Amino acid sequence: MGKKPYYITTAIAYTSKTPHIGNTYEAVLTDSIARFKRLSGYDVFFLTGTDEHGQKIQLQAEEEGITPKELVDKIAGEVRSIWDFMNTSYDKFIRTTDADHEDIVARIFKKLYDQGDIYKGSYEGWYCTPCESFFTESQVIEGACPDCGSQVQKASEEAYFFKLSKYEKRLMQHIEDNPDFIQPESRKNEMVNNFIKQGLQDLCVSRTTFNWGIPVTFDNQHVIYVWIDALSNYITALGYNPNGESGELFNRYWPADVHLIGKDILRFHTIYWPIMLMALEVELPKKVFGHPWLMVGADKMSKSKGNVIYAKELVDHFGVDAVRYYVLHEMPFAQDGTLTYELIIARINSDLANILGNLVNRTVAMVHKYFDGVILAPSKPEEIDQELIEIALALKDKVERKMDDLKVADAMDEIWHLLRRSNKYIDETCPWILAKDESNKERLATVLYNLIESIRIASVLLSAFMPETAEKIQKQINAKNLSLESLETFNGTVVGNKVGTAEVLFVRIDEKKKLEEIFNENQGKNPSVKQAEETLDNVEDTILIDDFAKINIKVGEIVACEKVKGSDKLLVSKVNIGNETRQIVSGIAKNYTPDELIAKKVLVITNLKPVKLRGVMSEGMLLAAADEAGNLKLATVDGEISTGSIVK
RNA sequence: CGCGGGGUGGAGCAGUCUGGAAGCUCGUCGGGCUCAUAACCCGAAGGUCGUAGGUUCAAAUCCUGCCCCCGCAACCA
Repeated sequence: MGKKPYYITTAIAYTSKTPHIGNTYEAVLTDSIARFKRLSGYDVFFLTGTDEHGQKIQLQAEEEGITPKELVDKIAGEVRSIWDFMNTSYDKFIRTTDADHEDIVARIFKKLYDQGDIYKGSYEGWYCTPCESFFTESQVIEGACPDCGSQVQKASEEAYFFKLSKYEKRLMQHIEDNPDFIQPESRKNEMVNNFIKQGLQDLCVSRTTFNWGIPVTFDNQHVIYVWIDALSNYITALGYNPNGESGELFNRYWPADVHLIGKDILRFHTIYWPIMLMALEVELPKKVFGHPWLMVGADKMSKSKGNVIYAKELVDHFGVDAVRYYVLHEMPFAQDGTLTYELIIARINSDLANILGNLVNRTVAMVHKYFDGVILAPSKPEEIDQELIEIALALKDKVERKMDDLKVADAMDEIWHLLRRSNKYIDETCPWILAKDESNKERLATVLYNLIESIRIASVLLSAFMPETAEKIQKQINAKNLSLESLETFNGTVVGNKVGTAEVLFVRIDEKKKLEEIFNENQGKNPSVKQAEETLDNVEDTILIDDFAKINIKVGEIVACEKVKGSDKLLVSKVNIGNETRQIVSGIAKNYTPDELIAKKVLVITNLKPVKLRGVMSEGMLLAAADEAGNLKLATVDGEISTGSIVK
């Protein structure tokens, strides 16, 4: 029981859609740290899981005609299977629909209520009776509902609130006293300046507008809103008990060493969560790290951009460890990383196939060729060996230091530094020349021993990042000593052992061929996943005339137009379409000024479901052509025709 | 004047806090070698460190103005 505990968590994934590679990155990153800490002798507990409540899920389930539970079971299963094939070594996978989690959260809520940190208040706003919705001061347009235009009244709805303000000073103090609490540091400043210093408003922690959530035990109109539910997972997973003795796991592992989360939810983890814990009189986590995002090209991954990449696709093409390598190594510490197929192929070819794979391959091949696969003692050292040995022996400390700072990519660079040096060592010592002269046999054996030993050292450290590859390497060089301590001396390779067969670890990829293959695959992809998003985008898909007939297009005349307040892209126009005048919002402010639009004849889709954009109602859509550079030109008619004419 | 991040050789990044000869990986070009996956090793070219000022003996680094990109927020019907 001498092992030091180490508790690390990911954020729990929201079960409204399948996680993409960006979300998966978080699990892999956390996994590499967890594995490394285990290697370093810590007693690690690695928690991950899914966040499964909320209105969004309830609505989505309704749309799909299934129960929320069915939806959530399906997606949670997918999340788990992705985490599994990515080889993440989590110790527990928590779901916020787990009975014990729900029970503890309900009791946490009750406790906070009983002690006065949660109080019943009311949500004040402007209420529109026909729309049955609330609006904030800024949404309301001149006392009228932004949706339907009718008068709104000041009204309130009851809700429970959590007294954040009460703990504001204590939180500030904690952040000041623990400079490492929020990582990276730039984010810390953001949190402090943006939110805490502005003064914290009490947080609304219950909802009455939906019921897919954990009920408030003493007020069944309400369900507990996401914060208390989701954040608590970090302690409910360990068997925290708000009303008495907590479980053994909690006593052993809490407080968490690191919460690894996306930078977007840093606020919840560095403000709401610590305050919740203070209110519960539970210790705070030691560190919260908001990792950057993985971008596709220059863009954020999003369904509407159609650029979502899933871990599964990448793994099918490149293999698990190549994908793990890429996301772990190509991610800067505090800046968003980039993923493109070109880049991943480039990294695989140079770093994995050339430098790592080829090094192992040529070394093992030489042991076979010159010594029938037997590793002989390094009986004839020379001065030239020293540099290699020094780098190999320094590696463990270097990697450990980088990992302590969570600089995973830098840690991997250190390993590659040794691999590169090993390749160079082969050129320096020219084993093939030594092999020509029987009298150099001992020297040749020494060179090969040094190489095998360097590879062994690299492989042990590599196991945190690329577990399968590390294992393959260790099999090929027949490594027996795999502990971190065995990296402190340069003699962990067992003399007299036979190496395994030389197998190619990473096949070089023909970039052009692979890109074509991927392109073709994406063309033929079953559109079911994207279908909802891409109805209008995909002009190339043929449709029947009936489909076209569903769209009503009329000639309209813009009679008035102005900018939408607070938006730089939107214009709101009044458009006469013959028998009526419609209000239409369009994202064309970058290309047209309101003045030049007046009296313009335009084409209007008239039967589009109305929506509000930036709080302004839009009852149709102006047709416009857009080029790739983002230039827009409105579609119009060729010559005079009366307003309201039907386009067909 | 909503908040934040960024602009460093063709690409991706480090260096900026704690000023002191511009660094890493990839790519390109030239050479070497043949154990190995056309790989590996060596060498070279290539940068006014976004821009204009300021502080300093000295600025990628500190200060000020400006330009551009991205994210958050909002949102492209």
